[in-house]
Amino acid sequence: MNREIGTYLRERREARRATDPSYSLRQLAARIGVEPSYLSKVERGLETPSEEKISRLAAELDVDGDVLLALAGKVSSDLLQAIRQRPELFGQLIRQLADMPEHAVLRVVREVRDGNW
Amino acid sequence: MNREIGTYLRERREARRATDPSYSLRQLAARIGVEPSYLSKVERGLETPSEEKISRLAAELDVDGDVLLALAGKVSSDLLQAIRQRPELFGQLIRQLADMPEHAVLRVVREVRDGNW
DNA sequence: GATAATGTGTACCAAGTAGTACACACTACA
DNA sequence: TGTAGTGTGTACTACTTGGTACACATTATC
Repeated sequence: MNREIGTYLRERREARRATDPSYSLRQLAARIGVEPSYLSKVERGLETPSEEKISRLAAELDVDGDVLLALAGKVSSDLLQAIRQRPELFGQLIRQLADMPEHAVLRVVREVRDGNW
Repeated sequence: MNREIGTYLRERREARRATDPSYSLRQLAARIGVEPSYLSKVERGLETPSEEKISRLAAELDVDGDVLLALAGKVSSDLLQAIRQRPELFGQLIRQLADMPEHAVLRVVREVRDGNW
């Protein structure tokens, strides 16, 4: 399973490798703390790594952690914790925003960031 | 594990039972589709039910599904799916709101619900 | 042309999840 | 007083998750 994160990881790694030879599968595997054969399977979509390994991969490949987690079908545990703290509030909010167009969601994010709430 | 959802479920069930004898542990277990011994363990915090069983319990006991899931340390799978659709957007938004006071979050929820976004 | 480094195939595994199945003891009540 | 219903203890299990360990064949390097 998880074709998506696999091919994406491989692309990013190969891109890095073009300028930095330390981005071989084996060396990257060593840096994030897994066996080479395991990372190989991950890149071919045969395994899905844990949140911890995904975060390390994101840092190493310089991509957004939430995006990489999403490609693996997961959601960051700190987001989950935040939601569990106020279940009905976040439940409502997310369900409302889920059906809204991209620009609307973006606007909410900005208003919350900039505004004096 | 999961003391919280257990005692909460038992309280709700006993409350219902006061007026409706069909809310015995055994009969409720039968309605939601689990073995009585299993529901017994759930109510005593020795097991954590799946999302599906939790939803059925919520419907049967007339409580909010997201709240019950939160007590079990879980988050509804449709919320997860919505987040995975726009990982960085929802990531930002939730992390921002997580550190804000209750009334601020509530205001955002209302504005989104009522407003013309 | 040996040596090193690379990606992959196969086999295996420990812990966690979400339960079932059944016997047991207690209470209710007709 | 028997029988129906209630909650619980014990044992077991199939499936999933997140990997390790090691051998192997291929490619690059010196």
